[in-house]
Amino acid sequence: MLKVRTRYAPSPTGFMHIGNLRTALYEYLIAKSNNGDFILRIEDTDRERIVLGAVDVIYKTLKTVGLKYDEGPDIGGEYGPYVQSERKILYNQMAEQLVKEGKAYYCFCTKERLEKLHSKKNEMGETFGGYDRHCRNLPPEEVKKLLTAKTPYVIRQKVPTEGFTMFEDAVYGTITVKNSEIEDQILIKTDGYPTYNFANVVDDNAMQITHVVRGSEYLSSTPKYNLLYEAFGWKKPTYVHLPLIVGKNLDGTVSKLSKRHGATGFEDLVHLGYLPKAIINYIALLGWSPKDNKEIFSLEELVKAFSIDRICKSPAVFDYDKLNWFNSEYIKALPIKDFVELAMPYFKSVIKKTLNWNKLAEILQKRVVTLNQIPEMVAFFSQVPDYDKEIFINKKSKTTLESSKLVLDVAINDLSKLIEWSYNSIHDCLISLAEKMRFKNGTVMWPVRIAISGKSVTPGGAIEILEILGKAESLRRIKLGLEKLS
RNA sequence: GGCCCGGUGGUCAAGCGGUUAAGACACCGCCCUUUCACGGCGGUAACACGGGUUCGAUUCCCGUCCGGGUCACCA
Repeated sequence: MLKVRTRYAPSPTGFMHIGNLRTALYEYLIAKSNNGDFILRIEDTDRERIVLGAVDVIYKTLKTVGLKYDEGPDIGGEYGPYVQSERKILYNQMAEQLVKEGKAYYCFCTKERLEKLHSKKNEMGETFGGYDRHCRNLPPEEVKKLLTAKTPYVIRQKVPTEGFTMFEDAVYGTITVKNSEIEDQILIKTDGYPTYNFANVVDDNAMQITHVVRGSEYLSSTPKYNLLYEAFGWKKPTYVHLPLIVGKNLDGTVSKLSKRHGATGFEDLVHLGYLPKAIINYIALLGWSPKDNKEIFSLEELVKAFSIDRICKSPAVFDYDKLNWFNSEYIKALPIKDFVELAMPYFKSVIKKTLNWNKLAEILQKRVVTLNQIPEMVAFFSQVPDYDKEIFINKKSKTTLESSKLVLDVAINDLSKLIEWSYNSIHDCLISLAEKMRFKNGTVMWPVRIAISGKSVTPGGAIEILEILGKAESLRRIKLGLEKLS
């Protein structure tokens, strides 16, 4: 059997979009679950849209998510070069071959003429039928003349005007399109570069790609590809079209995920505090589901579980709630050492002094959803925020302004007598304080926590915060709280 | 508008002729608890509609409606 080979073929025109990443992921999974090869190819045939540094973003992203490719521009391989601009001659040769065989032709139509063609059709209320094939049957002498006069031209494929083209998609099944719907597509542009469609087919064939995996937005243009394979007499690949990832618009409708929907670039999500592994896990499940109900998957586990036949057809809405859940699960599963390392920059952005970072991380880890919410959660360790004394009142803990005042007063006294400042000693001190005053624990803990944090919601309870804050600072803050109540 | 594809709770989704129509996220409630959270338990909520086929349709076929994609010298 033929070795499975898939390719991720992005164009370096910007940042790594989450939809593209998902395509890359599935390509990787299809290859690896079949012991195949995963190839990276850069499609830079649109010279005007190239963005500097975009290729590095691609390398970097694939690396951080662990999609290791077997062949690619930076690591080479048997089928190189892996950058299309470096294969320019090949496309021209192939196109010329088609011209010689009478399957393609030179077209000298100007852009102006084509534009006029479009607008004219629209005015007449007709459906857009594409290029009118004006140059398809130019007399050979005419072509020669125009060529020697260096008239700019493109090369177009002669597409049959009758009949139909059908193909089998591994996800969507049999798809049939009338050839009359397909225009004579451009193979080589005026600047000598190939169009995406053409370069794609030539390279997929040359690189022996067995599975062409891409978003379902290409579904309707796939017949064009097949016409090319047929013109060359090449073996067609297996097509695997993926359901689109869509986003909710403000008006409630959905459309292809894009910048309109907020952060949808991989980098954006990382900046927002999402873990790459969580992102990968989440998007793996957007359009595919395992046989069992498992949800948490490492990349290795995905490779084991993945199969093309469980890819679904309907588009999936990108849901931050679910991503949040995955992210918090991944954060909780992190070894504390790793979490401290990840959280440190966020700690330091708001806390200038040194604290017991490990202890802080411990109480934080369970409740952080995205890393970028850490600063706001821990800022009070640096400085007590302005707070309203009303938050000392809590029904469930049975606290009032009066009880709080009482408790803080005694707490300062008892706590200041502590010689050892540890979780246990603080715990025992406050619990016995509650017993002594005949209060329930919450009635004591609540006001203490408010005084030392200035917040009604904090990571960790009173004891944990006291311990991290240290004795001196804790007492200072409780005194401040007491003043507020007096 | 033409063509292509899709349509199970708010979201991701299982299901592939007979099920009390899974599970997860979100939401709500209860419990635990020194707060929020975590954890545990429970709950609300879905087969777009109309025709067939069939003893029986969420599952198969057709139509309608709705949604999306695509119609470039962009990929």
